[in-house]
Amino acid sequence: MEPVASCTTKNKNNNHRCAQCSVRLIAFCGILDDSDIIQLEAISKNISFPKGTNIFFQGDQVKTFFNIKQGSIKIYKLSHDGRKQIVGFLYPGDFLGMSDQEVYTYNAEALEDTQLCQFNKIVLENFFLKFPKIENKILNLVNHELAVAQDQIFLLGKYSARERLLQFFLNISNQREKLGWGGNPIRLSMPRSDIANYLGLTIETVSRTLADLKNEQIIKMLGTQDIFLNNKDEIPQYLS
Amino acid sequence: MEPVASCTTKNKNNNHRCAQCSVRLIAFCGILDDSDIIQLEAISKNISFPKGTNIFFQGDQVKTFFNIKQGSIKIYKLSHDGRKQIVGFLYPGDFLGMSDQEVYTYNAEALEDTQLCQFNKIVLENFFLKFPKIENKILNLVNHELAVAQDQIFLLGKYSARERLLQFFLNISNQREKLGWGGNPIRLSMPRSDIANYLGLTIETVSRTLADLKNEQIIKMLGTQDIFLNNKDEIPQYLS
DNA sequence: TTAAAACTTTGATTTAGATCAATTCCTGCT
DNA sequence: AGCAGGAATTGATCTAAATCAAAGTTTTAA
Repeated sequence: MEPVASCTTKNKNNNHRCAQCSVRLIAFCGILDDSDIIQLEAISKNISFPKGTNIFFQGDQVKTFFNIKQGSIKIYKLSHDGRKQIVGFLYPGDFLGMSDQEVYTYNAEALEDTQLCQFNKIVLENFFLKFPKIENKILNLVNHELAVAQDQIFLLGKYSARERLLQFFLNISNQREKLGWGGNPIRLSMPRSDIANYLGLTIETVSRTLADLKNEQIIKMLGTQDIFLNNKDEIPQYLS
Repeated sequence: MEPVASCTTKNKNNNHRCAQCSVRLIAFCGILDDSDIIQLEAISKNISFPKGTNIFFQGDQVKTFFNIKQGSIKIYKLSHDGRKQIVGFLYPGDFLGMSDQEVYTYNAEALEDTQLCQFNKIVLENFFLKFPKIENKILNLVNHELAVAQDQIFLLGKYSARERLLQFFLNISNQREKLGWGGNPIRLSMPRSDIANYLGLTIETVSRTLADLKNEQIIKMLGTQDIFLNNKDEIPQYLS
């Protein structure tokens, strides 16, 4: 197993950063106690991606895994003829970069200035042998991603435009609560075009449906990015 | 960890059945060598489900995991108002029953008479501690399921009815080849209503689109269940 | 500060696939 | 063999969302 120098570099300005990390409770590293996490820190590295930059591309060799510390990311697939489909949005605490192949099966791009914790694939896989709990925790996370993807299949197969948007808002709200942030209002960190693409709709339909939801007092918009759910508890009824 | 008697029962009529099992090469158990697989055999049990029977329900406590040995299964979710969405079809070698929660997040039903290999959840999880390679192999399988789900999201978000059907046929063909069976013709083990539901279409659209594909000589139908892909290599072009 | 570019909204029209409605075709069963 | 009853096909019509089109609005950067 070849060591990869750049990825075993410790960030000298932030000793014990893992112990105090804001996403530790929800990310895979949360399974390690304070004494063990120092060893994980030694094989991890901080890295930033400005808004709009690509973290990796579909087809690239998988050499690195990431934990999201701050910001948000879209992952999307391209077909041969250039059609694009966003298959997920990822948030702090999410694990990024695993694949069932030797190459990444989707593109990853920062939606806002984003901070990641980076691991060399081989080094982290060797670490699994020492701390099998980590691999088990990652299996949990991947099972969760699969459940989220299956929910999205339901949404695309059976929900109307209005239901898709409301479900999307609930998902973001719940995601925020999981991170210990307020679940209302929510901030849309992606443009309308990404929302439309993710939900299998067009920009125009998203815009019109938002206008309807505003008229019916189901949501309030604060600018174009922030949405207040007027009665979050009643939204599941609209999803019937 | 409570032992569950029924699931530690060895099938007396089939000693060394694991060593000779037809799906061993692709299922998670394939990671074990002949001497170790005997131990897995000791905690596994054969079980059959006739066509149309439920293997488990959404919301049931997860007590059992399964390997599919023979047959095929549909997994589907129900919304509160009774809408149904098939989120996947599973085939021999697939691992069934893992969840990110304490309960199953979908229903599983046999599409034809189906043979499964059953494991008690707790017993198998303890087995992981002894053979961490198994957990790693299952992580691979779950990552593959996730990749398949993301492909389905692309299909539902971007493909036309015709493209959905052609992609579906290619998927079945490739699945069959993976099992060492012929990739052409293929057999549709599910009714039109399940195909339509899975692809986010109606029965009528599936039927009409099949008629078009027949007229254009892209496929030939042998009865209602068997389909010959006239030129499998050229089908990816229709997916553009 | 202003102009350009990018993003968002709103309106008019079109359309792929859904829905409604008959047949027709299997397949198992007596 | 005949005959139910589900499964599949085919036809007519409708509709939710797409597409085409034109303003507004916000952001960026000079």
